[in-house]
Amino acid sequence: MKKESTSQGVKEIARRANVSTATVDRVLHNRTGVSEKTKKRINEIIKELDYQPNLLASRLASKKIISIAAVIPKVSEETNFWEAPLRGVKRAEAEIKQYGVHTQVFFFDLNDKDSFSSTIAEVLRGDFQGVLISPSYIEETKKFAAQCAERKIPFVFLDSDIPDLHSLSYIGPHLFKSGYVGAKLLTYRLDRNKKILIINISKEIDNFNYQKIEEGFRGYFADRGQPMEIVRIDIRETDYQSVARHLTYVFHLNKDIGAAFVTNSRVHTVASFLKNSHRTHVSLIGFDFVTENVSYLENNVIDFLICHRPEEQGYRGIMALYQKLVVNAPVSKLSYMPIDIVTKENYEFYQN
Amino acid sequence: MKKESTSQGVKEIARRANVSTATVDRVLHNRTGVSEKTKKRINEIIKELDYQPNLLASRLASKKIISIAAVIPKVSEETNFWEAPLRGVKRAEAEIKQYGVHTQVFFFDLNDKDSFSSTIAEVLRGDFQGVLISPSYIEETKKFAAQCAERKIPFVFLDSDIPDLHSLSYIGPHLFKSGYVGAKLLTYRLDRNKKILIINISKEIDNFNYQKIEEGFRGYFADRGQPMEIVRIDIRETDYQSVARHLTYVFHLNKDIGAAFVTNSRVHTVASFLKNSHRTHVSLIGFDFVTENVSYLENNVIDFLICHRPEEQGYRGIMALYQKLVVNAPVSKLSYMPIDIVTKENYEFYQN
DNA sequence: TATCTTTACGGGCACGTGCCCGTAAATTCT
DNA sequence: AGAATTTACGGGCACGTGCCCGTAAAGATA
Repeated sequence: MKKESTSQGVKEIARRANVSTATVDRVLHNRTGVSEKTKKRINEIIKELDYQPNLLASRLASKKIISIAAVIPKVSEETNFWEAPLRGVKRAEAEIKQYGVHTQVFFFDLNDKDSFSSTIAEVLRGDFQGVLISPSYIEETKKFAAQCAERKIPFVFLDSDIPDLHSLSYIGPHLFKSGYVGAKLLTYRLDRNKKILIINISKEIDNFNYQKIEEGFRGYFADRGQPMEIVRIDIRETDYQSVARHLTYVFHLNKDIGAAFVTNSRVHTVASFLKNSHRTHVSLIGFDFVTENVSYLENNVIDFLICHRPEEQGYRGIMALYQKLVVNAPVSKLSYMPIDIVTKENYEFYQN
Repeated sequence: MKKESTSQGVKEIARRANVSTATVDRVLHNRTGVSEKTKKRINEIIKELDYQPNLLASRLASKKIISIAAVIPKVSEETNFWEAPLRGVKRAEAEIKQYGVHTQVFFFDLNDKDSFSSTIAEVLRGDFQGVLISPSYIEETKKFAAQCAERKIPFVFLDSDIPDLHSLSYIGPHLFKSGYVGAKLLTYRLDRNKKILIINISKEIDNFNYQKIEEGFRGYFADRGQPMEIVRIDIRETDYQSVARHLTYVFHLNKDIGAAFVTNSRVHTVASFLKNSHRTHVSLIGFDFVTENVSYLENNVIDFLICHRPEEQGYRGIMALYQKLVVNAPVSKLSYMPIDIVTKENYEFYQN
C-alpha cells in the first residue's frame, strides 16, 4: 500500500507549464512578478488538473501562525451554559492546533456591559485574524463589527445573531422556530381554557432574542387559529427572591395558569418557585441543558428543555473561521442549529 | 506572527540525547537496532518533553496509505435511511483523505443474507487496515469478527450492536432507552383505557435490535406501574399490501387501539395504512428521519420520529478507525448517539 | 590473527509547499 | 549608447518525520 508516486501538485503544474514551482506558487497566491501570459497558462493548467493544495505540506511549510479570538461570557454562578460552547471551542482548537492555528478565549461578564466593551477593545488591540463572538450587547457589537470591517477581520456570531453586520457567519438557533416548538410542546396536553404564562427573566440584554422567541411562540397559536389567553411578564432581576416575588403576584392575579414558558435558560429559577409554592401541576418549558435545569427535568418540574447544541456551536464557530482563514473555503452565512427536545427520558444521552 | 523557531520534535530529542534523529525514530516506532541504554535515555527525554509527533509531517513523509472499508446496506426503494450514514462516511473521508487515508464503501442488500456474506468475503480479500460495518446478520458477523481478530484488523459496529465480539467500538443508539422514550411520547396524551399496538415489520433480520427496543418500551410502563394493554404484531413481509392486510386484521380484533409504535423506520408504511383507512386519530411513533416518514410527519399522521443522527454515526465510525489507525489514540468502546425527538415543528432543522 | 556477521548508529533524501534570494532580460532614464 | 531600474522568473532551503543505505565497532568464527 504505497501512495502513487506520480509527481503531484505544484511540481506537476510547473513541469507542464515549463516554469519553476516558485512561479506557480506566485500565481497560486496571486502575488506579483508573473507576466499575464504565463499567469494565464498556469491558471489553465491549475483548472485542468483541478489542483487542490496539500494542506499538510502547506501548513507544515508555512511559518505563519493564525490567531483566532473567541469572546464568550464567563461561567457565572447563575448559569454554566457557556461551559458547553467553551468545550466546543477547545475541541476545535485541539483539532486545528497542528495546522498552526492558535485560539485564545476571552471571557466577559454577561451582566456587565463595560466588561463586554473592554474585552472587545482588548481583542482589537491583539493581532487576531478572526474572531468568534457572542454579541451580547447590540450597540457595542455594532462598533466592533465596524472596526473588524475596517481591518478586514472576519467574525462569527455565536448563539445570538445581529443581522446586517456582515458577519462571516451566524451559528446558533433559529429563534422564531424555537419558540414555535416550545408552544407545540407546551400545549400538547394543555386544557384549552387554561392560561399560558410567558416569562422573560433578564437584565435587558439581548432583547432581540427574546422577542423573536416570543413571536415564534405566539405564531404557533396564530397558525392554528387557537386564541389562547397568554399572560406575559418581564422580570429584570435574576435572583430567586425577585423572581419569586413577581411570580407570586402574577399567579395571584391569574388563578388559572396551566403552563409557563420561560424564554431562556433561567427556567430553573421558575422551577424552583413552582416547586416551593406547590404548583408543579403547571407545565413548564424553557431553554438550555444546564445543570440546574436538568435536575428539575429529573424531578418532573420542568417538562421539556429546548436546546441548541451549544458545544457544537462553539466547535463550528471556530471551524468556520478555520475554513475561511486556512482552507480559504466558502462558509455558509447562516448555520442554524437543530432544535433539540430534551426530556427526563432522553437527557442522559443528550450531546450538547 | 511567526512560529517559535525553537528546534522542535525529533530533532530536539536527538540533540539532547546526543544521537541522530534516525535513532530517535527507531525508538519512537520501537524498531530494532537500538541498545537498551540509549533507548532508555531517549524514552526519558521523550517523556520529559511530552513529545507529540507532528501529524502533518508524519503523514506527509509517510508513503503508507491506510485503507478503511465501510460495509453498509445499499439504499433501497424501501428506505433511504442508509444515505445518511453514507454521507457521514464521505464527510469523514474528505476530511482525512489528506492524511493518506483511503476509504472504500461496500454495499449489500439488506434483504439478502448472501449478499452480506459475499460482501464480507470481498472485504476480507482486500487489504484493509480497518472496517466499519453494519452487522445486519448475526452469525455472519460473528465469523467476520473472528477473521478480523485473527488478522488484527479493528472493526467498528454501526447502528446496531452485537456485544462480546470485541469490536473496537459500537456507534449507534441505546436501543432500550429509545424504546423507553417512545413509550413516554406515545402516552403523553393517550387515554388510559385505550390499547397500544407494537408493530414490528421486518424479514427476521436484527431481531436483537427490535427486542431491546420493545423491552425499553414496556419498561417505561413497568417503571410507572401503569399496566397498559399492549398488543403486538410481527409482520414478516415489508410491502404495503402485506402490512395493510395484517393491520386490518389487528384493528378488526382490537377496536380500541389508541396508539401505535413501530420499532423501525418502516413506520411510513403504517402511516400510509392509517391514512388510507381513516384512522389518523391513532397516535403514531416510529424511527428514523427518512423522506417518507418526514412527509407523514408533515401531514400529522406520524406524531414523532425518534432519530439517532445516522450521518453523525457514519462520520464517527470512520473517525474512530482513523483515531485508532493514524493517531493511535484510544477509542471509546461504546458511543451512544443522542435520542432525538423530531416533530412537525422542528424537523426542518434536524441534522442527521 | 584474519575474515565474516551482527549490532548500533549516522547521513541524507523525500514528502509538497512557502518563501527568500539571486539574476538574466526587458524597460526606462540620462 | 550606457547606466539604472524594474520585471519575470529560477534555485534552493526549510518545515518535521519516515526510512533507506552505508558503515564503524563489537562480536563470532575459522
